[in-house]
Amino acid sequence: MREKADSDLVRRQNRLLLMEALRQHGAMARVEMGRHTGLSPASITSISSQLIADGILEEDTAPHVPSEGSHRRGRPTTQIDFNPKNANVVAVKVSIDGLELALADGRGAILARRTSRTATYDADPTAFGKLVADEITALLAKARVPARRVARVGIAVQGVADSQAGTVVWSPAFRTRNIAVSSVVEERLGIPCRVANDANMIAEGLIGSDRAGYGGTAAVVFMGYGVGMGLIINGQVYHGPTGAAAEFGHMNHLPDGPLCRCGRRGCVEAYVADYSLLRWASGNAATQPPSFNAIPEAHMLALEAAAHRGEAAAVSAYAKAGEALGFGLARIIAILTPSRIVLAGPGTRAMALIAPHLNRALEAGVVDELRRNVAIEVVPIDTDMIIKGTIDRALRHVDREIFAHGPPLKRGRELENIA
Amino acid sequence: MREKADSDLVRRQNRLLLMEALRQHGAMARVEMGRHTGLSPASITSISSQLIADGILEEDTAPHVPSEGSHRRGRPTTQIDFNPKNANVVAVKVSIDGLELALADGRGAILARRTSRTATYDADPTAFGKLVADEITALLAKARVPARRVARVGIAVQGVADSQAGTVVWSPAFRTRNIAVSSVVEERLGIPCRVANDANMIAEGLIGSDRAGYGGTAAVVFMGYGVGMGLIINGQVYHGPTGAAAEFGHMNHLPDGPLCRCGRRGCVEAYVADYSLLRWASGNAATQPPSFNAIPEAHMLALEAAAHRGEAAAVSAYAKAGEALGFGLARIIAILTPSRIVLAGPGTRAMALIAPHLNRALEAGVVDELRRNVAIEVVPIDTDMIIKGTIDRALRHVDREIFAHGPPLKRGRELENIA
DNA sequence: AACATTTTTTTGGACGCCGAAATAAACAAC
DNA sequence: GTTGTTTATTTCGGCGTCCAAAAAAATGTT
Repeated sequence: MREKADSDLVRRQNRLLLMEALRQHGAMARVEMGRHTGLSPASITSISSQLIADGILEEDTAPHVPSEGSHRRGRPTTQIDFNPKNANVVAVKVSIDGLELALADGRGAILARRTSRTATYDADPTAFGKLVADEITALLAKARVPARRVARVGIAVQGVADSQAGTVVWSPAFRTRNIAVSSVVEERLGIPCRVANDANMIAEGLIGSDRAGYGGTAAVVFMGYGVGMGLIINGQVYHGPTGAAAEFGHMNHLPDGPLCRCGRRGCVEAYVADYSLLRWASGNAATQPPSFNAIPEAHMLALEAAAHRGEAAAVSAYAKAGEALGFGLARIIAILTPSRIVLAGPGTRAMALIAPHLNRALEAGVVDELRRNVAIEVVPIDTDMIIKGTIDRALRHVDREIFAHGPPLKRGRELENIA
Repeated sequence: MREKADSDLVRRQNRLLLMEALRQHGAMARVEMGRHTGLSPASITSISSQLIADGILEEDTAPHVPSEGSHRRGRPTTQIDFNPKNANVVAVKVSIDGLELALADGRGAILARRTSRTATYDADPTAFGKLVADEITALLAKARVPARRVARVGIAVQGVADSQAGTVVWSPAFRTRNIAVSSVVEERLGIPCRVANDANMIAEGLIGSDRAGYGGTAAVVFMGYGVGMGLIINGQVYHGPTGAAAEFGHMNHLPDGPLCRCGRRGCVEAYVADYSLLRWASGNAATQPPSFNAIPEAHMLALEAAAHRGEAAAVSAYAKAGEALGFGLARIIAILTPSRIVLAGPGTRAMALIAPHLNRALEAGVVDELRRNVAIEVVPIDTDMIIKGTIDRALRHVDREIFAHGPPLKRGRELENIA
């Protein structure tokens, strides 16, 4: 209801619809496209042949493999999928102890990876953009893909990212604030680049893999070294005015609570993140500053074991985390009444220790009627979900841009004469 | 990107666009419609003449009034506006001490009003739907408008409304929970009926009157007898999966805080609402149950005066309210990063007393970077805003429904022969 | 080899929008 | 008053998109 509708909008919308179906369900025949999009077979033929002519899609040339239940009569289907060579994308995940990169083709298949260990926290912030650009260059060199074949770079980072400005506003991975990234990468490589919050990318990945399951309003909480949240509102990841939304980890739980890495006191993260759990267990959390170092998984496993053995300090750390998480979620529920809350990340390993306190806090924190309509569940998430989500989002962006300025483009007039 | 696009969608969307412009800016000439919608003059002529033929719009027949700056040459414009007789709507506002009703015509002009004083809190909840239906009947009788001319009833209520189910899930105006309303009204009057939260209706009204100002993401907080919030996300009032969203008043501030009317402890309302301020001032807030009675304005004025005189209990009540409000807003900012937060309602009279504590809490509660991007302002709001917003929303619903099932409808073929 | 079945393409038509030209309804100037 | 000038609105022809129906294609079945 925002935009004026004309034949151009119809064109764009239906093409996107078709490509969206393809992203969602993978290669499919024209008939299936019809089922997914509601378009008539005639239109599907017309649209798909145009997209194939544009090099965006391609027909599966593989000789029809008679799979399992293929005892069907009639003309066999021809599968159609994205042309993998049409557009590549690069995803970069920034963590406290290094960068993780992946190059994907137009279908989202990962072609090459690269990891670099660099302590980002104390490094020169002005050099960070250059570092990312150099790492991408190295990745592309390794995969023998020229930069001009890459349509987009997506960068996922913990903390507050301003995707409009292309900066990392604040992140526990850096001492400094407002670090420019997008502009540097764009200048050096000539590839459009986007910075986003890592938890949002997980949400993006979940939507990408199961649109029906995350169709309405849902919150995805990622617990681990930090606490992140991706918010799905009406089936779309909510990015807020500047792209810096859903900072659940830095939502206050208690005024004058323990110090958080963001510099405030009493944030949810200051109770629930790995470093916070260790800090509680070590005793003097109220005054002790937060740690900015990477925490080996072994430390967390040891803490969990201690809690399971019943050691008071460890047990109480998880109790505090459960309470903070519960009240935090209660507040989210009061405001947004999501129909689903998904807990994920390494922090959920200790769910058995956390759950009772979480539930008690939820009961105390929000009216029954609202609480009863939300399903809270723990979902095991592939560590790679951030990379996958970033790739997914980048590809969908590329899809959208194809038709962004799309005038009817009178290509292929000559072809009509052939017929 | 959800719906398949075809000529029918184009038709619907452009007609809605035109009607939306008309709702927004009032009567206007065809040229202006073109400017607002981006449609060509030719299309505007075609669309508007069809809507006029359908009785949805009408040309202003008034002889062109040469207003102030009308020293323009050229053919004068003909104003077009909604046909006021096309659809009437009824708005009902439920408060603790009675009902307020208004009947509006298709342009949103109020034709008749009615107020009824009934203590709803202890009344028979099963009779409430009937009461509303009877009051509407009386209102219509007074205005001599038959029920079949009313296209929709909107009911605004404090507390949690489930607009899907058409029930008042929980409201401080009632002792009982889950009171069916819509179904009763629909059965008795045969008019589609919708229950909604009152603060959401204020937000709806604000959007209706200034779409540009509330275009992005904003939160509207209504402070008074209770504390409500309307959330505007991407220019639209967020209603959540069931229509029960943005219960800011019942978002927890502090675990184990004072008792709230919702039965929990430590809700924002239990610090900020009128009854809470009085309770703090009276001393033993921690244990004292909340009051469910209507509070005369004089009481609040007296409390404000006491605080301005520097009486410790009163001053501290406003300090507590400011802190709760500040941390509450800080949490909202962390999650949604709205670009605008609007405070409204009688509670804002005491803003001078509240503001310092609110600001201190905001600073303590959320990272600077996020806080700096939000404008917090006090906006004086007409007491009638709830009624107006409810009317507005009802009319927009009606607008949308006109084209909901709209097949091309081949009306007026014969007219072509005349030309 | 003829028929059945399913997918895909072709063909002709409908609908909605647009640009350009025509028409309408004022005001302005002589 | 008559002739322009200006602005608003309508008319007309054309374009692009989709769709339904019919045709063609490609395979299985009898």
